[in-house]
Amino acid sequence: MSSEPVKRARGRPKTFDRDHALEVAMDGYWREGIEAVSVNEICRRANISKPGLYREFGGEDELLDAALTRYYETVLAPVMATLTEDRPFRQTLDSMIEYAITPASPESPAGCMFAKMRTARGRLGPKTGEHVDRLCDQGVAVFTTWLDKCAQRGEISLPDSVETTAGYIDAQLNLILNRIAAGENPETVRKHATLAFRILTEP
Amino acid sequence: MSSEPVKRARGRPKTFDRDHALEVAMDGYWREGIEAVSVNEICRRANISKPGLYREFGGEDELLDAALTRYYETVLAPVMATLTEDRPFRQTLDSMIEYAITPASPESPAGCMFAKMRTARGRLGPKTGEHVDRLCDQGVAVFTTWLDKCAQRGEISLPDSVETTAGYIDAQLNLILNRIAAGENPETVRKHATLAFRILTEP
DNA sequence: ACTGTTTCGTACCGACTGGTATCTTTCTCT
DNA sequence: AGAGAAAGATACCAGTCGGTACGAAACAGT
Repeated sequence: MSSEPVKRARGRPKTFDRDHALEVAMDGYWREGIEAVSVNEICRRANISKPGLYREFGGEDELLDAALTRYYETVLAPVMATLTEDRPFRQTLDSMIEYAITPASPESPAGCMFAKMRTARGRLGPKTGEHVDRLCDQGVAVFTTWLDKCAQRGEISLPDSVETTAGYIDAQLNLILNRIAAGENPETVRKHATLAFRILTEP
Repeated sequence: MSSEPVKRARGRPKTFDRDHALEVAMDGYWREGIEAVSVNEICRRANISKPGLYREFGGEDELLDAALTRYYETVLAPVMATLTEDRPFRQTLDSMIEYAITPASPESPAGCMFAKMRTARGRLGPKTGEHVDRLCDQGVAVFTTWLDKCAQRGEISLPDSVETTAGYIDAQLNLILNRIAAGENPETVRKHATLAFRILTEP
């Protein structure tokens, strides 16, 4: 498709590593929480000048927005995709709980950056805030179709309307993620999760 | 007991209204969240000089601690006391949910200041932090004896150990309070609460 | 070599934070 | 009246925040 336009741009070549900056920002927000990491701190950690970061992203709101986009692509989307794989309900649910409680890899932060953004919703900028809202709606929608399918296959008997049940699952998963992020005992959280989801697996 | 020692203190008479300051602080923390209200802002709202506040409380940590003490005495303790009244389980549970979802009075803030302190636990000072921990333990203990009694009367069949179930109730109530504080639809939250507590009321 | 273009980063901005030094005011006791 | 004690509040501290003005630097085209 492209004729390899190696033609360099006009001015001084860009050295700003957008991906690295985003990586550092996402890691900070994820690990320590949105409000606990400042723009200054991200610049320090990424060894980046502040005007450089502002030139690239525009402001804190846009940086958060970009970090959320990245988080969605690398973490959220793959997990949500497992809900469309038509595996048995229990199996899917159990693996979701397992995934929420156990960090994907030892060095990856506990909890979920998106969940932290939801709890900090009120203090986010307009762009990030609306982005979070959209992802929330999307999440519930995915849960809804998942439940619908499982109910049609007779694997579960919904304790309430599909929408309400989907919202319930969403809220409970969020709770789990935030408790894990807060450093609570994973086994305790798992027990409570089992109790919360029992209404789905026992008629 | 006292011989009415009207004897005034040595220096300039104190005009600092501790109760008013605490009232303003508690209202701010409750309504807007702990991290969203600064010491400066409290001084502004209460029409108080900053050194005055620092002379009275010592620092932000101690102010939060005092606000929590006040919140416990005026809000938390009365609610917890209803758990020792030996009313039917369902009745007690329903009134707790109702109380969590509906503000006590129209002008009182939504949600629960204590719940907000729990979610902000990591960013609290040492005194307030440990105070929160103590109240958490105490809360679970109260839930435990409450469940024990109800189980002995045969009103409920515990879905797990008393401790786990008490912890579960604690976590779910906290979730409800934080969702209400976040401005979520009360009816949605109520439906989800009903689902979460169904395992307690249906065998 | 020069011009125009783009990115670079230092060094700053005003606002705010939690906290205090300091001087004044108002009292009691001698 | 004077001394000592306690509380009053202004005006400040260093540090951080999100954000930017601006000159130096590094390139392409001429």
